[in-house]
Amino acid sequence: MDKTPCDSQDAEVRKGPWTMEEDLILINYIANHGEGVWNSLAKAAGLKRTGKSCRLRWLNYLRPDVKRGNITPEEQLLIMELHAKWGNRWSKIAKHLPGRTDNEIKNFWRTRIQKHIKQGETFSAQCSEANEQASSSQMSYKIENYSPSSYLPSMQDHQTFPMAPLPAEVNENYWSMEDLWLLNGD
DNA sequence: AAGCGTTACAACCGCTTCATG
DNA sequence: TCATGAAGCGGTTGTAACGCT
Repeated sequence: MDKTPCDSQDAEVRKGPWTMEEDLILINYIANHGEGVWNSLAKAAGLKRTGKSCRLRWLNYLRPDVKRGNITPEEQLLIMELHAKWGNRWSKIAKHLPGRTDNEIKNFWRTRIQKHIKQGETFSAQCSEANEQASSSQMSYKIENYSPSSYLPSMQDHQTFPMAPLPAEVNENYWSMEDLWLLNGD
């Protein structure tokens, strides 16, 4: 699977962080044509990405119904309950948490819950802690509280996203979803 | 203020499953 | 029934942001 640069002109595949332009292209294309076969979608949209990469970016980040940040104590409790029931079946667990992706839940589990378990805390202690927090709902996270869906209420309202030139202040590798939707310029 | 360690998240990789011819 | 390609899934890694010394 190694890509040599001079294999052919279309052998070039981009990897790594997505740029704002790529995001816009993908959003725009899906808004107009819908999701389809990801490999052909990537080509048709003119993205130098694999279909796999496009799918992942869309499902985990760009989809308007993706809820980001602020996993609530209620959600945390549910994740722990479902994980106790099903184990690392992240996609199955994610189906019971609307707006959450399997990747997000997996990361949450590994970075926050598993860490505490390794430190010797019991599962029941976690549950009771979560229960407490769920009842008070005062838990605060440092995760930035923004959501694509908050800027794009529904795809139906944004059938096309005309490309706009990037403003100078938008860094090539750092932008918020707000920047993206603002650039759609409606 | 600088350096270093930790945390959280985005993205990639490889394997498995499913659909189709 | 088998082969092939696409999608789905879980594990892992890279890195930016943050906090502490």
